[in-house]
Amino acid sequence: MQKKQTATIYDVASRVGVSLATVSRVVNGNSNVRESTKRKVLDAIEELGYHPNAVARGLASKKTTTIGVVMPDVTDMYYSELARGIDDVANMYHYDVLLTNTDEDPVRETMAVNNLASKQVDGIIFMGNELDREVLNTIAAVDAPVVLAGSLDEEGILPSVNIDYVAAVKEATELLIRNKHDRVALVTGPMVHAINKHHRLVGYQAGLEAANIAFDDSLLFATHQDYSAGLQVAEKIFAAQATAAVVYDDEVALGIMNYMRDHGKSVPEDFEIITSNDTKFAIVTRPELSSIGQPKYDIGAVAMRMLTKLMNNEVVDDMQVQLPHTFEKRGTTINPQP
Amino acid sequence: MQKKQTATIYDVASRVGVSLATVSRVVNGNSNVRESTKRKVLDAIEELGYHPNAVARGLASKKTTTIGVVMPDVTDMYYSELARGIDDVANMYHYDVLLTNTDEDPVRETMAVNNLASKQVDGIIFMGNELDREVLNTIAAVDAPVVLAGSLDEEGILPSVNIDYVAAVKEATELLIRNKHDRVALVTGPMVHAINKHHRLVGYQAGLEAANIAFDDSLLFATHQDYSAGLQVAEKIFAAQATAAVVYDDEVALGIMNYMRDHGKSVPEDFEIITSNDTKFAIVTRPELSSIGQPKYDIGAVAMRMLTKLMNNEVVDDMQVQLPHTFEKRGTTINPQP
DNA sequence: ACACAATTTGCAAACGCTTACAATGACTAA
DNA sequence: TTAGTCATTGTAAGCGTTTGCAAATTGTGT
Repeated sequence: MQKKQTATIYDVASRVGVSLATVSRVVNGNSNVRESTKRKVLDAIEELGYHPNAVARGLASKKTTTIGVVMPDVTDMYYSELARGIDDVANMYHYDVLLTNTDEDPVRETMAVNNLASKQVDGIIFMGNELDREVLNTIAAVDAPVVLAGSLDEEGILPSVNIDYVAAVKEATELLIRNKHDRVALVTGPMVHAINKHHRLVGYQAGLEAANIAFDDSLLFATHQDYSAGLQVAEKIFAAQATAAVVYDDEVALGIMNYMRDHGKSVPEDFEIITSNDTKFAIVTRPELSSIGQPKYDIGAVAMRMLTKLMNNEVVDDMQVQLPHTFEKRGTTINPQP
Repeated sequence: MQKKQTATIYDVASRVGVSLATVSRVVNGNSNVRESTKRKVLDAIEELGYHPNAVARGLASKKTTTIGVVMPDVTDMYYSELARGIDDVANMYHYDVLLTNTDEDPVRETMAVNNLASKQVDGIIFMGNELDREVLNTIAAVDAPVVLAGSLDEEGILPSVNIDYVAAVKEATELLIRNKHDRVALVTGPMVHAINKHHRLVGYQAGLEAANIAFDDSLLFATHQDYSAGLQVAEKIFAAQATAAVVYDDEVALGIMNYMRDHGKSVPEDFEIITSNDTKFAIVTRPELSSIGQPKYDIGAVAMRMLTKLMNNEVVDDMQVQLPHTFEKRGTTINPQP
């Protein structure tokens, strides 16, 4: 076919009559090269259609200008919006992104990180609800900076970017309580995940406590992170006679809402819902979902920006960043009582 | 920090007392190495925690086991589901995926392809509605196979995987007509895109023609690909007195549905909708969206599989694959009249 | 015109691995 | 025993860049 043997740096060097080093210098915008030679080299590059071979570059310089992104699933709106933020600032700094889906499987997460390491990525952004000990060890063993985006490690030592989940869930819980609910359900993922146990649950309990409502663990629900899981858990929530719920995932929230409506409850009159991710899902339904507002794109973007600093050995003052969250009042909550 | 100098192939070679070549052979599962030496090498690898450096490997072998994926936006459900299919089979064949978002900007698409080329990817999967001439040239100039997924080039020469858009749209149109609509709108993207002009529109007109309904271009609408665009175009559709619509994107369809309902039309009684992508968006609303069913995951998977063959110089009998589509009858269409 | 300091260049050694090709050794058949 | 085969292993030449260091060139002040 079109098998074109791409020109090498050597070709342009001999074309111009200079050494490899000189060409390399102008290609890298490097220091001092006489203006006239630079121009000649540039011309030759143009004529030969020379494109530096990034692999060779990587070998020689030990920098690949590539970062790895490890995520549960591109198909999950929450994560894909983070990924978009990551990708945009990655491009801004001229990094490429190596993407891996793990479905939150620790084995695959470990493999992914190791794989990225052998590909010599300059840095890694990791997303996922749980940070398995082995995954943590693997990350620690990697010779490249890693930052967590929308994710937390139990000890809170890894660089990370999140919102204040405790505060956000507390506020949501309080809002619902203020609306006269005394049976507010909390729907999250498995309690083995730090983010659920140490953040969402804590926030929920804090909200309860502030209102002097006793914690009742029959109002605690753990689900998968998808629509049908929402449909399923809704039945239990219904049975538990909860009249409102704080939900950790939009698809799950939608499942719950639809179930309730299919079973004669109207939302928000009979059942109020506050979801947490504020993805596109939240605004395409009627009623629209009231949600904790997360700056998802920014979480990804800030995480990536942080990574660039780390890769550059710049000082990063705050290694555990918390971005501000909001509350998006929409149709699944009634107006707060004054 | 933990700056660990990773062991090289040389280290394990000298540890075992064999040559680089031998180690390389066992690492690559290569041909003939005596069982006993293989074992010794494997042990040494284990002890030293040796991981082959993929960059060096790439330089030496001219194969990076990395492919590039160029797509409009990870955040778009349709494309992210394709991406998932791609990623899964890529992993199956031990390829990594370099992901790039282009927002369908030809300039960025061109840059992306060139960039991937200089990173020496072994192949590229390209997604996007339009294939700008320059992008096409760039693709042709790349020394690596490229396959289109869920996308078409005007000439239909590039390897690609799609469904039969003409047939799918025709069927949808016919179904609506059969339901007594004589003013069926077609909502697509810009007509400058081949997929709209040469496929969706053609299918739509074929459907009309089969029912002897004259084509009326005031029933043709071009929009952006997002929810608010749907809300906006809905107003015009309403004004045009259409009573049904075939829509190319789920978010747009949702916008249209919500607008109609907000303006006193009930769906599907007063206005029927058939969308085209059958993403998660289609099933989380009430009513659920009737949709052309596309095997999105499979489109990605098949495209990737095809790419592996191309990268391997295997023969590919069918370079323009059309996967079967279905019709998912849900809540935005009434039961077809017998 | 001369010594000395910049400023530009070139040399050549990595970077870590793959892979022809050559070499060695062991084994087989005659 | 001897040549001929295989199976196994080693040698060394790349792959296309970057980069520390040395060499060459140019400029400056006197």
